[in-house]
Amino acid sequence: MSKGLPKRSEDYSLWYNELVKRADLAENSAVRGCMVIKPYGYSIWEKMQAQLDIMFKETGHSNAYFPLFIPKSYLSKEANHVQGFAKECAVVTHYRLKNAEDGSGIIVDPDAKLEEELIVRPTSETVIWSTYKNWIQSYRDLPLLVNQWANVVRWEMRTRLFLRTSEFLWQEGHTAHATKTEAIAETVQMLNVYAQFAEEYMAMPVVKGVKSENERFAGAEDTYCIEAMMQDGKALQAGTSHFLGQNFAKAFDVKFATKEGGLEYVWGTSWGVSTRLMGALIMAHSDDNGLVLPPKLAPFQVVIIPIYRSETESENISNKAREIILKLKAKGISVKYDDRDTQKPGWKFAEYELKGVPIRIAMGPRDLENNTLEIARRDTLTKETVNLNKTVVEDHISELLQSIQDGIYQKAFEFRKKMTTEVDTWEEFIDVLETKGGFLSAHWDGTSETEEKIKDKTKATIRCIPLDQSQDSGKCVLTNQPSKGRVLFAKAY
RNA sequence: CGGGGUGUAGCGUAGCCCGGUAUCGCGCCACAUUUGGGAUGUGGAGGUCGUAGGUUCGAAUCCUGCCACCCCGACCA
Repeated sequence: MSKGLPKRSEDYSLWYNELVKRADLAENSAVRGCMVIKPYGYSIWEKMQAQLDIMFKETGHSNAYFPLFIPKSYLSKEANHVQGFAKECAVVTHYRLKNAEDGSGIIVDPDAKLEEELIVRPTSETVIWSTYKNWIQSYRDLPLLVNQWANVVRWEMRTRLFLRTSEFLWQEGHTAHATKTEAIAETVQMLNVYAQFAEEYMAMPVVKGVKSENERFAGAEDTYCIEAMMQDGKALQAGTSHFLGQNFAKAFDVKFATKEGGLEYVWGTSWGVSTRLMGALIMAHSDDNGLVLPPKLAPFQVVIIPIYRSETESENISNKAREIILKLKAKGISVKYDDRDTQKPGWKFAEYELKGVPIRIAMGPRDLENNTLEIARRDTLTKETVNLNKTVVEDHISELLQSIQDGIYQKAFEFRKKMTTEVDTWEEFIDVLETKGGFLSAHWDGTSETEEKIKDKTKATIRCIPLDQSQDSGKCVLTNQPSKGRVLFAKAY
């Protein structure tokens, strides 16, 4: 087995899968379609969670927790909703096992059949709205702004680490409002929170937009989304925010007494991001040497690797390293000091590159002698020797981290720009899609039929109608019918 | 669920056509020399050959059933 990673340009899928495994992020579980998130990968997810949670609280939301199981009758109350999820539900039908009479092992006890089956939640709108019915009576109870961190199950046919697994971790916000305007404002606000998180923390540029009817969430009036561009030219839906209208309020009979003494259905939203963001993070920045993490989400931002021959040398370097670690920590920089003598320096260099640690500091006898450090940055793979007599190390590292955060965003931004093409004819559409990929900005006549035809012919779908869509009129790229503006097409994950 | 493929050590594999108790690499363990970009040498441990049955003196190899996984479709955050 070769030590290097497969080349990204040769086999993108293989590269991705190997990277996820080798960087200790996750692996396929023996359980069908499910994923084991390993400690290092999970610590990145925890960083994401922590930051998102702060942003949710800042926008007035509180966390709560609702049941894993949904009675079948709940799920079927909103017609579109059940239709959208029916084909991918795990269902609990029994509540007991017993020993087989022929001694062949444990079997499901046929006498323990549930009267009403329970669905393992594919999303929680239905359980939550059935609860909201009891929580909301008056306009004084509104708005209700709740988020839940949970796992959900969608029985997908084909799975892919982080991007599509049968079970995944996510957060789902579910809010209820007195007016349509307020609910739409909430939907847009949370879309902006997601976009800000993606760009500022994940260093991943996203397009904010609205889904076409075909791609809309089952049960929503409107689905807003953020779409990101991966390094193979495919699009990834990174987060969604839904304006639910009064659909769930009507399905679950959630009404409130207005100030004026009337009785009205409440307006709802729901919004979510999942461990899929991990996949996005990996695919947005990584290279042939492994993961590249934005400093703001790296489990540790700096790793220090001592290089020594003797015990004495090791001690001297450790002493010096401790000073530097204290200085860095005082600046709020997270550091790992790896003085394991079970692995050699070269091995560690490669290992931390694979794991995407933004900055590596090497300290050896030579550095001790000259009062220097070797500092390597992961994103550019460049090394420099800094003299501690001339440089304030904590300031330097701090600036470097910011520069890495900005640098990888900029790189991803340039890439997306390069991979976004305006096309005006069907020939161009096909050609660009086949040879280049990426986002195709094209006119569309606004009908589901046309979108469906394009999907059948090319596998490309409308990723979104950008919020900043220019209102220039034109002709649909397929049908030549009039169009109100360009939308983004792409092949998607 | 349709079409194709694969199951051999922790991982990746050779052997199968043509039957004789399993090959190589990585990893693991021990010792020595090494340590500024995934060290080298020597020795060592590790196997119900997916599973059940059949053919045979003898099966990883031939035959049959079953199971699992992967790839391509349909489905999808």
